[in-house]
Order: sequence, then C-alpha cells, then structure tokens
Amino acid sequence: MINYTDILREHNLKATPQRLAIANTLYTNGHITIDSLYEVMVEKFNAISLATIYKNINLMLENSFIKEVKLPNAKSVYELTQAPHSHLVCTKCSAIEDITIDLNSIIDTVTKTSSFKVDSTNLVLSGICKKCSNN
Amino acid sequence: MINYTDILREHNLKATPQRLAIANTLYTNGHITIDSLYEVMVEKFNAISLATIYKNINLMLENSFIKEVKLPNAKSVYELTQAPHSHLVCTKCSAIEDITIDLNSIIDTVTKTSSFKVDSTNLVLSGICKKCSNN
DNA sequence: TTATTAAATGATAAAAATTATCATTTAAAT
DNA sequence: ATTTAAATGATAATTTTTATCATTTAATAA
Repeated sequence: MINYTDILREHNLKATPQRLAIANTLYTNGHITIDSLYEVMVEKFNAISLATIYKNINLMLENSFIKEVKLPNAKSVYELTQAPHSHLVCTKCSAIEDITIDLNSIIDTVTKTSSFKVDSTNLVLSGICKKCSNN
Repeated sequence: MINYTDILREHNLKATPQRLAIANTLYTNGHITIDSLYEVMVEKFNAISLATIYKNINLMLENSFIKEVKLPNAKSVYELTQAPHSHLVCTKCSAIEDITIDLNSIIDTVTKTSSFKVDSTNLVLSGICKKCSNN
C-alpha cells in the first residue's frame, strides 16, 4: 500500500480516501477498466457511487495523474501516469503488458518524410503472450 | 463514385443502397465518426435509421470490410480496410492522415526481448500537421 | 483545535450512446 | 416472376456517461 497523498496533491487533487484507493487499485492492477475499478472499489467502500468513479477518472485524466489506454476490440483501461511506454495485448488471455520501445527513429523518419511534428505516440501491439504460447 | 457491390459481396455483405453509400462516404472522407457518417447518410437517405448505421458498422467490422481507429481524446473513426498503416493526428485541427511506417524492426526487437508474438500493430502519432505548423 | 470554505461524495436524474425487437421491405438466387 | 433470408426503419430497451444537488469532508488558517 503506497501513500499517494502527496502525489495526488501535486496533481491538484484532494487526497480523499476514495482517490487514494483508486490510486492504489491502479498501482496493484496496472491496467483496469471502469467497470472493474468500480467493482474493486465497492468492496472497499460499500456505498461508493459510480458517479464518483467517473468524476475521479475524468479529473485524474485532466490532471495527468492517470492515462487512458485505448485497446482494439476492448474497453479502455486506465493506468497511473508513468514514463511514456507502449502496450502489448494478448489476444488470447487479454493480458496487458507495459513495454518501453524506442520510437525515436520512427519519429525522425515521419518528421522528415511528412513534415508532421510528432509530440506523442500511442502504440499497442496485439498478439500472443509468453504464457499463452506455452499453453 | 466507386461501385462497391462486388467488394461488399466478397465480404459477405449484401450490396444494399445504404451500404454502398456508407462505403462511398468512407472512401471520400477517409475517416469518419459514427455521428458524422449518420449526418452524411441522412442527406442521401432522408429516412435512414441510426440503427442501420450501427448495425452496418458492426457487421462491416466483423467482416473486415472496415476498420475502427481509436484515437486519444476523441471518438473512434472508421475507415475502409486497406493495407496495414499507422495514423497521424493533428492536435490542432484534428486532421487524420494515413501513413505507412515499417515497424518490422520494432516487432523483431519485441519478439526477442519479451517473447511476445506480435500479430498486429496500432500506432497513432499525435502532433502538429504541416498546415497547422505554417499557420 | 476549531472554524471556514471550496471541493468531493453519494444518490439519483438526465443525457448520450449503443443494442434489441419486430413488422415491413428488399437483394439475391432461383 | 417467385421465394427466402437478410436488411431496413421505427422505436423500445439497455448501457454508458454526465449533470444536479443536498450533504459531507479535506485543507487552510485563525
């Protein structure tokens, strides 16, 4: 259990118990959908409102405390903001892995080829994870 | 105006006037949201139902006639299925460009590093397009 | 500590997005 | 021209997300 009080405040978010729990849920789960997050949160706060989940997710996105990851053929998942990275998604078991890939050479090529100034990247690689290829 | 009758049939889709119009709208627009597609279609068929749009988009996705492109901070857009490619999205004017980028070296690295078998890629590069950097 | 205040929460309504249902129409194959 | 399975349009139902508002609470300062 990490104490996210200060980090929340750095992102201009009051450190409410609900938010601290959301932060820890994201920390322990890595990536989670709104639905699953709500399920987990209901166990911790039996009276939490779904509206609180949505409002906090949106605020946390606006304040860059978390990031949304849009996946092909699946609902978005949310993760704590970290260093920029890409994602591996297993089409068999739906597991999601973070992976740091150096995309600079690609960005350079794009800049030269198309005179488009790249500011950020979103890369999702779909396929079969290690576990599933062994089973 | 391209005649998509045969191509639709190749994808196990009856060539209805509505579907032919959807195909042509995607062809001329390149990328379009559900909402915009509906607006365009209403001009061509004043009695078309939004349900028809949704049902066709879903069928066309299932039959790989079209692809969904998930964009950061925006609604999904749909495009005719083409050779695999990536997307450039301008954060100023929201323009979307197709771009073919060779990701094989990256895929190779991932395979070796993480023993994850990559089957498909989804790459969106956000930034400033040529037009907007000049204005 | 306690008091103050702006913000967060929970309950719920409202809105938006998507899917389901079904009678009617139509594309495609006799 | 006939037949039939599928598509369409109208609309209801469901799902997802946002808005509203009374109450509670975190954060700040006295």
